[in-house]
Amino acid sequence: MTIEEEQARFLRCIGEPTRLQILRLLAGGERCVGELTGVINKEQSLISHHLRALKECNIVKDRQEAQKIYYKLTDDRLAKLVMDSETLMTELSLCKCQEVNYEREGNQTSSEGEICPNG
Amino acid sequence: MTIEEEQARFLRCIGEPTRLQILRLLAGGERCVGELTGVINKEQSLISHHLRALKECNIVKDRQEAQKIYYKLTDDRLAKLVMDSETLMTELSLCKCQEVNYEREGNQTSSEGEICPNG
DNA sequence: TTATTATATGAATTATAATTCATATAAACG
DNA sequence: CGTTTATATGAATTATAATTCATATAATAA
Repeated sequence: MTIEEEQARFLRCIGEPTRLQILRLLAGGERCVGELTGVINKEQSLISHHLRALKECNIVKDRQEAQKIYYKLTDDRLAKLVMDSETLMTELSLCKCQEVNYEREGNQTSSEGEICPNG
Repeated sequence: MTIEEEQARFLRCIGEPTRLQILRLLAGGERCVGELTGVINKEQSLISHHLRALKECNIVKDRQEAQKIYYKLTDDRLAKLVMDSETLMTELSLCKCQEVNYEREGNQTSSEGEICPNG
Protein backbone atom coordinates (compact mmCIF):
# COMPACT_ATOMS: atom_id res chain seq x y z
CA MET A 1 0.00 0.00 0.00
CA THR A 2 1.30 3.43 -0.90
CA ILE A 3 1.46 6.20 1.66
CA GLU A 4 -1.37 7.99 -0.13
CA GLU A 5 -3.57 4.93 0.12
CA GLU A 6 -2.91 4.60 3.84
CA GLN A 7 -3.47 8.26 4.44
CA ALA A 8 -6.66 8.17 2.39
CA ARG A 9 -7.96 5.29 4.50
CA PHE A 10 -7.18 7.24 7.63
CA LEU A 11 -8.87 10.43 6.44
CA ARG A 12 -11.93 8.60 5.12
CA CYS A 13 -12.23 6.84 8.45
CA ILE A 14 -12.50 10.21 10.16
CA GLY A 15 -14.58 11.64 7.33
CA GLU A 16 -17.92 10.01 8.03
CA PRO A 17 -20.72 11.90 9.79
CA THR A 18 -21.51 9.36 12.49
CA ARG A 19 -17.85 8.70 13.20
CA LEU A 20 -17.26 12.44 13.45
CA GLN A 21 -20.02 12.60 16.05
CA ILE A 22 -18.33 9.79 17.95
CA LEU A 23 -14.96 11.52 17.75
CA ARG A 24 -16.39 14.76 19.07
CA LEU A 25 -17.89 12.96 22.02
CA LEU A 26 -14.64 11.12 22.70
CA ALA A 27 -12.79 14.43 22.51
CA GLY A 28 -14.58 15.16 25.78
CA GLY A 29 -13.19 12.01 27.39
CA GLU A 30 -13.79 8.30 27.31
CA ARG A 31 -17.31 6.99 26.75
CA CYS A 32 -18.83 3.53 26.72
CA VAL A 33 -20.89 2.28 23.78
CA GLY A 34 -24.16 2.84 25.61
CA GLU A 35 -23.34 6.48 26.23
CA LEU A 36 -22.48 7.03 22.58
CA THR A 37 -25.62 5.23 21.42
CA GLY A 38 -27.67 7.31 23.85
CA VAL A 39 -26.48 10.60 22.38
CA ILE A 40 -26.24 9.62 18.73
CA ASN A 41 -29.61 8.59 17.43
CA LYS A 42 -28.52 5.48 15.55
CA GLU A 43 -28.71 1.72 16.02
CA GLN A 44 -26.39 0.16 18.55
CA SER A 45 -24.95 -2.21 15.99
CA LEU A 46 -24.12 0.69 13.72
CA ILE A 47 -22.20 2.45 16.47
CA SER A 48 -20.31 -0.78 17.08
CA HIS A 49 -19.43 -1.10 13.41
CA HIS A 50 -18.15 2.47 13.35
CA LEU A 51 -16.16 1.96 16.54
CA ARG A 52 -14.52 -1.06 15.01
CA ALA A 53 -13.61 0.94 11.92
CA LEU A 54 -12.08 3.64 14.11
CA LYS A 55 -10.19 1.05 16.11
CA GLU A 56 -8.80 -0.61 12.99
CA CYS A 57 -7.43 2.76 11.95
CA ASN A 58 -5.80 3.22 15.39
CA ILE A 59 -7.99 6.23 16.06
CA VAL A 60 -9.61 4.89 19.20
CA LYS A 61 -8.74 2.25 21.76
CA ASP A 62 -10.97 0.41 24.18
CA ARG A 63 -10.96 -0.83 27.73
CA GLN A 64 -13.41 -3.20 29.37
CA GLU A 65 -15.03 -2.58 32.76
CA ALA A 66 -17.56 -5.23 33.72
CA GLN A 67 -19.94 -5.56 30.77
CA LYS A 68 -19.19 -2.11 29.51
CA ILE A 69 -16.54 -1.24 26.99
CA TYR A 70 -15.07 2.23 27.15
CA TYR A 71 -13.57 3.91 24.15
CA LYS A 72 -11.24 6.88 23.93
CA LEU A 73 -9.06 8.63 21.39
CA THR A 74 -5.59 7.17 20.98
CA ASP A 75 -4.11 10.67 20.79
CA ASP A 76 -5.26 14.17 21.66
CA ARG A 77 -4.03 15.46 18.33
CA LEU A 78 -6.99 13.66 16.76
CA ALA A 79 -9.36 16.01 18.56
CA LYS A 80 -7.31 18.90 17.24
CA LEU A 81 -7.37 17.51 13.72
CA VAL A 82 -11.15 17.28 13.85
CA MET A 83 -11.47 20.83 15.16
CA ASP A 84 -8.91 22.35 12.79
CA SER A 85 -10.36 20.69 9.72
CA GLU A 86 -13.80 21.97 10.63
CA THR A 87 -12.50 25.50 11.03
CA LEU A 88 -10.65 25.35 7.75
CA MET A 89 -13.59 23.88 5.87
CA THR A 90 -15.93 26.55 7.21
CA GLU A 91 -13.57 29.35 6.25
CA LEU A 92 -13.07 27.93 2.77
CA SER A 93 -16.77 27.72 2.14
CA LEU A 94 -17.23 31.30 3.34
CA CYS A 95 -14.48 32.45 0.96
CA LYS A 96 -16.20 30.64 -1.87
CA CYS A 97 -19.20 32.94 -1.65
CA GLN A 98 -17.18 35.91 -2.94
CA GLU A 99 -14.94 33.97 -5.25
CA VAL A 100 -14.32 34.14 -8.98
CA ASN A 101 -11.37 32.60 -10.81
CA TYR A 102 -8.09 33.70 -9.35
CA GLU A 103 -5.70 36.02 -11.15
CA ARG A 104 -2.02 35.43 -11.76
CA GLU A 105 0.22 36.29 -8.78
CA GLY A 106 1.38 39.88 -8.19
CA ASN A 107 -0.26 43.30 -7.84
CA GLN A 108 -2.56 42.24 -5.04
CA THR A 109 -3.47 44.18 -1.95
CA SER A 110 -2.05 42.63 1.20
CA SER A 111 -4.29 40.17 2.95
CA GLU A 112 -2.17 39.13 5.95
CA GLY A 113 -4.23 37.61 8.71
CA GLU A 114 -7.45 37.77 6.81
CA ILE A 115 -9.88 34.92 6.46
CA CYS A 116 -9.39 34.66 2.72
CA PRO A 117 -5.70 35.03 1.79
CA ASN A 118 -5.12 35.11 -1.99
CA GLY A 119 -8.86 35.44 -2.41
CA MET B 1 -26.89 19.39 5.98
CA THR B 2 -25.40 19.03 9.44
CA ILE B 3 -21.93 20.30 10.21
CA GLU B 4 -20.72 16.70 10.51
CA GLU B 5 -22.04 15.91 7.05
CA GLU B 6 -20.28 18.91 5.55
CA GLN B 7 -17.07 18.16 7.37
CA ALA B 8 -17.26 14.51 6.32
CA ARG B 9 -17.62 15.56 2.69
CA PHE B 10 -14.61 17.79 3.02
CA LEU B 11 -12.44 15.14 4.65
CA ARG B 12 -13.49 12.44 2.21
CA CYS B 13 -12.66 14.76 -0.64
CA ILE B 14 -9.11 15.03 0.66
CA GLY B 15 -9.05 11.35 1.63
CA GLU B 16 -8.67 9.74 -1.77
CA PRO B 17 -5.28 8.50 -2.98
CA THR B 18 -5.21 10.23 -6.36
CA ARG B 19 -6.53 13.47 -4.92
CA LEU B 20 -3.89 13.31 -2.21
CA GLN B 21 -1.26 13.01 -4.93
CA ILE B 22 -2.74 16.05 -6.62
CA LEU B 23 -2.78 18.01 -3.39
CA ARG B 24 0.85 17.18 -2.70
CA LEU B 25 1.84 18.41 -6.12
CA LEU B 26 -0.20 21.58 -5.68
CA ALA B 27 1.43 22.12 -2.30
CA GLY B 28 4.55 22.84 -4.39
CA GLY B 29 2.76 25.55 -6.36
CA GLU B 30 0.24 25.80 -9.14
CA ARG B 31 0.17 23.15 -11.87
CA CYS B 32 -1.83 22.74 -15.04
CA VAL B 33 -3.78 19.57 -15.77
CA GLY B 34 -1.16 18.30 -18.19
CA GLU B 35 1.57 18.57 -15.57
CA LEU B 36 -0.52 16.66 -13.05
CA THR B 37 -1.43 14.00 -15.59
CA GLY B 38 2.24 13.69 -16.54
CA VAL B 39 3.33 12.93 -12.99
CA ILE B 40 0.35 10.89 -11.84
CA ASN B 41 -0.01 7.79 -13.97
CA LYS B 42 -3.76 7.99 -14.50
CA GLU B 43 -6.12 8.92 -17.31
CA GLN B 44 -6.55 12.58 -18.11
CA SER B 45 -10.29 12.41 -17.64
CA LEU B 46 -9.85 10.92 -14.20
CA ILE B 47 -7.59 13.77 -13.14
CA SER B 48 -10.20 16.20 -14.41
CA HIS B 49 -12.94 14.47 -12.44
CA HIS B 50 -10.84 14.63 -9.30
CA LEU B 51 -9.99 18.27 -9.87
CA ARG B 52 -13.65 19.06 -10.20
CA ALA B 53 -14.37 17.27 -6.92
CA LEU B 54 -11.63 19.28 -5.21
CA LYS B 55 -12.96 22.49 -6.71
CA GLU B 56 -16.51 21.77 -5.57
CA CYS B 57 -15.18 21.39 -2.03
CA ASN B 58 -13.34 24.72 -2.32
CA ILE B 59 -10.01 22.99 -1.95
CA VAL B 60 -8.54 24.16 -5.23
CA LYS B 61 -9.22 27.02 -7.59
CA ASP B 62 -8.31 27.38 -11.24
CA ARG B 63 -7.08 29.97 -13.65
CA GLN B 64 -6.96 29.79 -17.42
CA GLU B 65 -3.92 30.73 -19.51
CA ALA B 66 -4.38 30.07 -23.22
CA GLN B 67 -5.57 26.47 -23.53
CA LYS B 68 -4.11 25.50 -20.22
CA ILE B 69 -5.90 25.56 -16.93
CA TYR B 70 -3.79 26.02 -13.84
CA TYR B 71 -4.90 24.77 -10.47
CA LYS B 72 -3.70 25.70 -7.02
CA LEU B 73 -4.71 25.25 -3.40
CA THR B 74 -7.21 27.79 -2.11
CA ASP B 75 -5.31 28.01 1.18
CA ASP B 76 -1.86 27.04 2.43
CA ARG B 77 -3.35 25.46 5.51
CA LEU B 78 -4.59 22.67 3.26
CA ALA B 79 -0.99 21.66 2.57
CA LYS B 80 -0.39 21.69 6.31
CA LEU B 81 -3.49 19.60 6.95
CA VAL B 82 -2.28 16.99 4.47
CA MET B 83 1.18 16.90 6.05
CA ASP B 84 -0.02 16.88 9.64
CA SER B 85 -2.56 14.15 9.07
CA GLU B 86 0.11 12.00 7.45
CA THR B 87 2.46 12.50 10.37
CA LEU B 88 -0.26 11.68 12.88
CA MET B 89 -1.44 8.61 10.99
CA THR B 90 2.11 7.28 10.74
CA GLU B 91 2.73 7.78 14.44
CA LEU B 92 -0.55 6.13 15.38
CA SER B 93 0.20 3.06 13.30
CA LEU B 94 3.66 2.81 14.86
CA CYS B 95 2.11 3.01 18.34
CA LYS B 96 -0.30 0.26 17.39
CA CYS B 97 2.53 -2.25 17.02
CA GLN B 98 3.20 -2.23 20.77
CA GLU B 99 -0.36 -1.74 21.87
CA VAL B 100 -2.67 -3.82 24.01
CA ASN B 101 -5.88 -2.59 25.62
CA TYR B 102 -5.35 0.51 27.65
CA GLU B 103 -5.55 0.56 31.42
CA ARG B 104 -7.64 2.90 33.52
CA GLU B 105 -6.04 6.33 34.11
CA GLY B 106 -3.50 6.81 36.88
CA ASN B 107 -0.22 5.17 38.01
CA GLN B 108 1.49 5.56 34.67
CA THR B 109 5.09 6.51 34.02
CA SER B 110 5.42 9.94 32.44
CA SER B 111 5.44 9.99 28.69
CA GLU B 112 5.79 13.72 27.95
CA GLY B 113 7.04 14.40 24.46
CA GLU B 114 7.10 10.78 23.46
CA ILE B 115 5.66 9.42 20.27
CA CYS B 116 3.02 7.38 22.07
CA PRO B 117 1.48 9.37 24.92
CA ASN B 118 -0.89 7.27 27.07
CA GLY B 119 0.34 4.21 25.17
C1' DT C 1 -11.18 26.87 -41.97
C1' DT C 2 -9.40 22.59 -40.65
C1' DA C 3 -6.35 20.33 -37.50
C1' DT C 4 -4.23 20.05 -33.10
C1' DT C 5 -3.76 20.57 -28.25
C1' DA C 6 -5.66 20.88 -23.61
C1' DT C 7 -9.27 20.03 -20.74
C1' DA C 8 -14.08 18.82 -19.36
C1' DT C 9 -18.24 16.12 -19.30
C1' DG C 10 -21.73 12.44 -18.93
C1' DA C 11 -23.17 7.87 -18.93
C1' DA C 12 -21.96 3.24 -17.77
C1' DT C 13 -19.46 0.21 -14.95
C1' DT C 14 -17.18 -1.25 -11.04
C1' DA C 15 -15.60 -0.83 -6.35
C1' DT C 16 -16.20 0.59 -1.67
C1' DA C 17 -18.59 1.72 2.24
C1' DA C 18 -22.86 2.52 5.26
C1' DT C 19 -26.83 0.61 7.21
C1' DT C 20 -30.01 -2.85 8.75
C1' DC C 21 -31.34 -7.08 10.69
C1' DA C 22 -30.87 -11.15 12.99
C1' DT C 23 -28.08 -13.28 16.06
C1' DA C 24 -23.90 -14.29 18.87
C1' DT C 25 -21.09 -13.52 22.94
C1' DA C 26 -20.17 -12.69 27.48
C1' DA C 27 -20.49 -10.48 31.94
C1' DA C 28 -23.53 -9.86 35.89
C1' DC C 29 -27.48 -10.83 38.58
C1' DG C 30 -31.53 -13.27 40.37
C1' DC D 1 -28.90 -22.38 36.37
C1' DG D 2 -31.81 -18.94 33.36
C1' DT D 3 -32.35 -13.98 32.55
C1' DT D 4 -30.92 -9.42 31.73
C1' DT D 5 -27.69 -6.06 30.11
C1' DA D 6 -24.01 -4.48 27.07
C1' DT D 7 -21.67 -5.07 23.06
C1' DA D 8 -20.05 -7.39 18.75
C1' DT D 9 -20.53 -9.80 14.44
C1' DG D 10 -21.74 -11.33 9.75
C1' DA D 11 -24.54 -11.46 5.86
C1' DA D 12 -27.60 -8.87 2.98
C1' DT D 13 -28.96 -4.58 1.20
C1' DT D 14 -28.48 -0.05 -0.15
C1' DA D 15 -25.92 4.11 -1.03
C1' DT D 16 -21.87 6.48 -2.57
C1' DA D 17 -17.89 7.09 -5.01
C1' DA D 18 -14.04 5.87 -8.40
C1' DT D 19 -12.88 4.67 -12.95
C1' DT D 20 -13.34 4.11 -17.83
C1' DC D 21 -14.78 5.29 -22.29
C1' DA D 22 -16.50 7.98 -25.74
C1' DT D 23 -17.16 12.46 -26.87
C1' DA D 24 -17.67 17.53 -26.30
C1' DT D 25 -15.68 22.13 -25.93
C1' DA D 26 -12.66 25.65 -26.69
C1' DA D 27 -8.26 27.85 -27.59
C1' DT D 28 -4.57 27.90 -30.81
C1' DA D 29 -1.83 26.92 -34.89
C1' DA D 30 -1.35 25.79 -39.70
